[in-house]
Amino acid sequence: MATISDVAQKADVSVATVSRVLNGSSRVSPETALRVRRAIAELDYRPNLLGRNLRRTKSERILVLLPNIANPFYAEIVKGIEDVANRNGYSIMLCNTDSDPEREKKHIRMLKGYLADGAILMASEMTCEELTELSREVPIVQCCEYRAGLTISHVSIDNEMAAYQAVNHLVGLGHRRIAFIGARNHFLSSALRKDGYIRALKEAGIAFDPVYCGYGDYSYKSGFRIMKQLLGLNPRPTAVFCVSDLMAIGAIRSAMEENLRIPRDLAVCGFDNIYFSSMFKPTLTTVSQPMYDLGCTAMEVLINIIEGQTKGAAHYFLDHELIIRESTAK
Amino acid sequence: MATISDVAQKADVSVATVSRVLNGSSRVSPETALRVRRAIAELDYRPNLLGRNLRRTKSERILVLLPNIANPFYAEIVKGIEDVANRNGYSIMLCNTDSDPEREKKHIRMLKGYLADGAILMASEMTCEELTELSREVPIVQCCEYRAGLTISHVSIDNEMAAYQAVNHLVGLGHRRIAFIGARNHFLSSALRKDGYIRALKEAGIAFDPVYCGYGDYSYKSGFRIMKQLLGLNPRPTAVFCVSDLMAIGAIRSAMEENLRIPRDLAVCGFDNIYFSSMFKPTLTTVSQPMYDLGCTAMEVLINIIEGQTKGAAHYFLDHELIIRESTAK
DNA sequence: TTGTATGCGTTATCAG
DNA sequence: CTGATAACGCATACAA
Repeated sequence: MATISDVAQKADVSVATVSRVLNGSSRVSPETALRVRRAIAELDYRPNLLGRNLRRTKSERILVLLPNIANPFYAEIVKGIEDVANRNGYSIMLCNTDSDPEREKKHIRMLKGYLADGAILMASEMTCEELTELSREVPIVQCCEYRAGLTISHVSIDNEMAAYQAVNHLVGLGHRRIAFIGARNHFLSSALRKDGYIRALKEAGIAFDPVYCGYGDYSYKSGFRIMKQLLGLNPRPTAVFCVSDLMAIGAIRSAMEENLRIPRDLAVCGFDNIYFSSMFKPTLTTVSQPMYDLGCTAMEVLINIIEGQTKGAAHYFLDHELIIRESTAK
Repeated sequence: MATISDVAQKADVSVATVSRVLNGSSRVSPETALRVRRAIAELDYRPNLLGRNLRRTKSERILVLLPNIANPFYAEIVKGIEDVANRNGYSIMLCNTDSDPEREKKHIRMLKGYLADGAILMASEMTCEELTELSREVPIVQCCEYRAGLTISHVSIDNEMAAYQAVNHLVGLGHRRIAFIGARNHFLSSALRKDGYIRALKEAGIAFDPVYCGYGDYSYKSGFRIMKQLLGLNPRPTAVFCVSDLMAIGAIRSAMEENLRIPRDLAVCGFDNIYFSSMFKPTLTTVSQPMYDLGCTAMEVLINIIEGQTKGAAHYFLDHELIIRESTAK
């Protein structure tokens, strides 16, 4: 492939001049510029980004790490990230970790290897120490999922409050035996959502009963399986709050298989408001996360860090909204 | 950040020696190797990939271009690509084009700029000329969607046959007024699936009627909207074949809104077999694409091209399967 | 086994 | 306005 010196030779100028017309860094006479441009076109020359980035120590690329590309929740966030990135001259590289620490490390190596100027982490498997260390080497922002107490910027909703409101809604419908399907992981959001669940129960004078709690992995299957177990209890719950829409949909299908009617026999509330949740029948009551805005904000924060506007960590909490649909209708 | 010469200095060796222990390219005495490794650890040195890749003219990275990260169909393919890539020492960078030619071009620039060794294209917006030219500069493979007649390798199912079988299944259930919801785009698969639809009708002695055909963009919304129109026809269709599961689900919801029962009043068949199609009620009859295998095969083919095993284009057709579920039950 | 020196393709500094 | 040249960080051919 053609290099900058091929172009220089063909246009009968120095490589410096070619570089100048390429980057518009300083004035070049119109005639030489034209000659250079013509040579570029003829040779179909494209600058080698490895050379350029090496020299500039800047890639104008952002790494976005997400745990599961199959979860539509992340897709919407990514759109926000991309839009802001593109507006600011950055490209984004999506990397799927599959929640596998090894895969994540491999991608982090790209980041440390200067292939990207910074990263947005959706749900990292790294330890707090690893995260802290990484943040000292390279700009990072946590999006949605985050560790508390770290000096690393993050963007999320108020998970405790969101869960509290969702469960409160169920309480308001008259439910007393409200089950909880959470997530078996180390993420803060999981703990916070459970906290919100417990607080709503407590305020309503309902005793928290761990028997009514199950823990999955956000997937449809886990929601299905856990609901089956919860429905085996006596007395069985009359409502369930799930920390993901996919688990909520699994719970609904599980209950349907037992010939329960939704919401009459079981009220179901999800979390996220993925677009499937309004396609599904019955449509799903859920906590809507502002996914697109979460992505936009995370990217804006990251750009500020990269471009040195920000020092120290900033924490952003965006507004959520409880969307009431058929699965908890009166 | 520490560079290779920092390490060399600290370990009291030359950069060449550091490079050697890094890459195991030739023998280094155990004692010096130890010293070097210790220095690397102490400095937390990570090789700069820009420098390395520039020197090696090899990135061990693959670009994967997909039109829409929100479509779960692609998620499964990506998993196949990733698994094979990882097994062979490659990382993958996912880039979302949003079916926007400009965004796609931007990502292609990374490819041409030596940031990746090759690419898998899921549904490119490039012209045949652009594709052909690109394929001369850099290894690429088309996955699922492809252009015919190009000397560019591709992996897909037999779309015409798959559609034929799906429509044949509807014919076998006694349907005569079978609608078609296709895609309004320039993709070959769209044309082929329509061809299969027409062939099945023809063999059954049913006249093809363009009035029974609508064209969307694979999305739930477009399926919903088009089905509404088709149901306004008199006589209305008794079955519909959709070229994506999301459109099929949209069609079902549309019919439900008109108080039609599925499959009694309207039989619905989708395409792809995304995991959501079995969660939805009624469960969806659909053409299952071997998504994971499509991804694996595409990546294997690409590696062969990159590593020079293959010359010329190869075309792979993987097996599909018609999955019969509730939406077309007797 | 190890070190020296060169070049990968680019940008930026400094002269002219 | 333009050119020569020194880096950027690394890997490798060649010497020692």
